[in-house]
Amino acid sequence: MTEYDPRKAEEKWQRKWLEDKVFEVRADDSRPKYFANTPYPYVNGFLHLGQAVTNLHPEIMSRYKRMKGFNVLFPYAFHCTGMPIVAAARRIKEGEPRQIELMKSTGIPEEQIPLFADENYWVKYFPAEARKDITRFGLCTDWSRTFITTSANPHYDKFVRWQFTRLKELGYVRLGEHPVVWCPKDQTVVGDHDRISGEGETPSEFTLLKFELEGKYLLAATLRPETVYGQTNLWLDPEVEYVEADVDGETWIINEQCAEKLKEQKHEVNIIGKVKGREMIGKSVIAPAIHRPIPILPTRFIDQGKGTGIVTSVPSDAPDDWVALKVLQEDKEECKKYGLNVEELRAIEPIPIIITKGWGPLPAVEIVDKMGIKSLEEKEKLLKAKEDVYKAGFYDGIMRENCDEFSGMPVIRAKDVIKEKMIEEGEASTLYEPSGDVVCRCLTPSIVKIVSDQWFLAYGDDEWKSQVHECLDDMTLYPEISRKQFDYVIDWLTDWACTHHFGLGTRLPWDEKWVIESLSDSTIYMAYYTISHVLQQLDPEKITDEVFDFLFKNIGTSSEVAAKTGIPEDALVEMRREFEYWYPFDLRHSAKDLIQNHLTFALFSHVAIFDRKYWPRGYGINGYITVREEKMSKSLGNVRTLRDALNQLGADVTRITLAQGGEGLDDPSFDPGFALTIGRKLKQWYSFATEKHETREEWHPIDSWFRSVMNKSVKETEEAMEQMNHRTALKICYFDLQREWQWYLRRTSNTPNSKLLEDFVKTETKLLSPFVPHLCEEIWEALGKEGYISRASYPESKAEEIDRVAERSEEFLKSNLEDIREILKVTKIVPKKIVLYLSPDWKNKVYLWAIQLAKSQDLSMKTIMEKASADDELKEKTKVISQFAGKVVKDMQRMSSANLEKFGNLVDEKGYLSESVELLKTQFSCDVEICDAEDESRYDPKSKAKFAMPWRPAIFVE
RNA sequence: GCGAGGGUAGCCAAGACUGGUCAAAGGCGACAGACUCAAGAUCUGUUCCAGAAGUGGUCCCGGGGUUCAAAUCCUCGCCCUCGCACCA
Repeated sequence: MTEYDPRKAEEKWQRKWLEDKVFEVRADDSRPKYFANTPYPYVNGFLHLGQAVTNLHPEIMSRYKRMKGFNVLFPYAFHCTGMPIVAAARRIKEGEPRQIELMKSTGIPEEQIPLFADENYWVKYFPAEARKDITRFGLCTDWSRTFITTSANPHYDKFVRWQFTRLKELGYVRLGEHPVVWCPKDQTVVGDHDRISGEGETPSEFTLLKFELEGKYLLAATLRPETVYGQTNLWLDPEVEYVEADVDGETWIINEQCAEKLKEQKHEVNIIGKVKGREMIGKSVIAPAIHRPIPILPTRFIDQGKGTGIVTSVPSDAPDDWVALKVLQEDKEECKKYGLNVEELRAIEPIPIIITKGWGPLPAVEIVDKMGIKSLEEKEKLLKAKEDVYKAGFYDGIMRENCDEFSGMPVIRAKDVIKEKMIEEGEASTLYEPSGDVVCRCLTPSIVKIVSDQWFLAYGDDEWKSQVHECLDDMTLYPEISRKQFDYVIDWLTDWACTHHFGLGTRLPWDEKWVIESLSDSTIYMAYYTISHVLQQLDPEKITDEVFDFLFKNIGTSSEVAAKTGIPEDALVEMRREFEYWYPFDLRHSAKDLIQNHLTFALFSHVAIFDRKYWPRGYGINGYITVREEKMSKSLGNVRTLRDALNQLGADVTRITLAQGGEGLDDPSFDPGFALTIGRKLKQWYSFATEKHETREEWHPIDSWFRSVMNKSVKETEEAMEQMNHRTALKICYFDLQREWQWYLRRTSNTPNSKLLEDFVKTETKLLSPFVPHLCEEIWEALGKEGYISRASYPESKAEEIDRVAERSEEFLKSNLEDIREILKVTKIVPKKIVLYLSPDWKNKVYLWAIQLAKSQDLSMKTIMEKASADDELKEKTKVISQFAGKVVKDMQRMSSANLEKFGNLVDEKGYLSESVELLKTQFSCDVEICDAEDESRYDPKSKAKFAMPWRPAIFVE
């Protein structure tokens, strides 16, 4: 017996596939094509299991389709565009310990780490490493078409430039304004990867309220403009020196930081003076919207880093304001210090403005009481209180009768309308702040800048959207259930900022100071795969827009373009042929996080640039991988690389473990325990498939049964494969079919029919080969088969070999076994003798009548007894018949039509059981007798025989 | 809050669209038996409760409903996951 060595076999077949160019494919009009692909990975590290599982599904599909006779293209490339690599390289250069530690932990030798200070090194290193891993994973990749992105690949660079030029001509690339998180010191955008803290924070919009004071305005920032109707006072920090600034022609009083921010947000700002907070305490200002005078009161709890340093006070709905007010009202000394009139101050009461289900008129007062908050020092409690009140008020609240024309309006709507109105009337403005504190790598707190010459892809364009919907409507989605999500995203998308100042990538053709952003340069590159093997060999200088116009839009002729560009005409013809043959792609498969950006962006670009016949045909989606029930993520520190898995388990085991981890949108789980078991089972399959077995030539009824089961299995596997339900497919073609085979072996006393054995080994190996191709190639070779199993034809289910009678008969036998076992278990009898009494003919007759009647919905005691008394043979026994019929009628009434069909076809119970009596004897190690229930000579000491009925012989055990 | 997907036995997970052989597939784990000097592997069986006869009881997040019949359909509620973007 030869032991299967996965390591050796996997290397061997990967080498042979490469040498024989098994997966290197070219256009071939004599064969139907299938083009599958998967988003190229971003190469700032080694591939992890999440990417592996995402790549594996289209890989399995590709192998399956190849066996179904398709010419299959499954290419692979690498994404280098964007900021993370640049940022990481910079960190290495600066010797940042965290980054260096990260590199070490992924397995980069320490002495090599300095090389990564150069961003170009990443772009060389990781694609090469990823390619090794992908090859070792056994993917059927056509490497002749691989490439990297960015200007480091001048050919691809030309392609992206063409794409953007065309999009701009179509009017889909537009100039606009856009708020970004910005470092005032570095004067740059602060991307997530450039932050010390504040990852994920984005610009959010505050309303700036104007409070008039002697012809000048004090400005207060708020996120809840709708609460202006509840304003009772204004808060100032007496110790802070505010500035007077000329802003767009008005005089504003704000803090200095705010003045700086406003300068970046399209305001004309000139500081003209300073004013101490203390000087303004006690004065009255006219509040916006309500146009009432309210007093300026002191507090020390204003975060000067946010907003203007001045805060409006709404004690009814803002817990902070209520607590601050209460504290001040009770602090006589503080009042004295600022010369405040205590009586007037104490007269200030919160004003109810929002009606919220489940809350009283003053939610802030209510929650502060409930939580027992006494001071502004209790920051955590206040935060929670604020959150609760805000959530309830914002989503469920309705504006009270004292809110002008907004009375009765839901808060969720009123917020925007009130804001708009105040801005319109010159009572308010806007200010952007990061949604949370963001600190740039240079340690400067970030602000928000409004960039005004930002380029956008106009994904908000309604006409464009409707075309994308049309495209989606014609696509196949795996699983179909993801369609709603796509439709939602298409509608929800707005214009996308598609250029950046920094990062790797392609420069915007008409404005070279911009680099095309990384999600925007990767929307139609699947078309690039069709031509890259030829294009990448050309002189990039010669690749002009006309070339792509010709290849993808069929503009001009090959000779014209050749003459104009100096590119050999046959290369152009070849590329055009490849594109026409392969495009559109049939399947693009990705994890679900790309639904709301990349996958949908790709649809937009396709409908804009390509003719309808080249629009995408199919998308596949999978969930996020979990390892031991934990979501795999950097923050959990449980990221497993593909390389580790391959080293530990080998390719086939990694593949099958991932494939059976889950399907559809569910998060697949990587189960190391399963990996261990399946590894042994696969070796066993190799041994079984390649060893000699004792067989026989003659054909037995049980052979028909297994052949039938196998055919059904092939059919069902195929159905699951077509739906990309790989887990289901594996269950059917491997776990279930193997179990059936075990049963078959028992039924044949380990002597299978030789032809059937051969057929089973061949079929099972083929069915498994998309999942574990190396093992299957090795078996294929050991069996002496020609060529590669990767190119062999998929098994076909033969309708004429499906034998329902054989299957029903075997089921009948199995149910007898189960019944006997059950009896033995309950009675704890160790059997010496088992007797099976078969249903008499008259019961069969009545049973079948009942089924007929049930099918025609006409079954009742009455109808069935009428039939019995009309029957010559049965009319004598109406008494026993009525007893039996009572039970039958009850059973049948709750039978599904499928079961009526199934049980309506009786099998030859006696014949089948008699043939199988040896099995029963060995199974229970005792004597087994089969007789007719009404045979006079039967052995029936406990009078069990009378319980016999069709499908359920009576059983006696002693 | 909005959008999407979910909640099934010790765990993972089918079933739900199309109600009925559904006490509910399969995998993992656990237990028992066979094989073995032994362990492992493998094979066989058991794995909601009760049971000396193939049965009965309870059951699919919780409440209510429709139906001869509900894990499945309707309704109300609770809970979980993901997304809500300017970027990989």
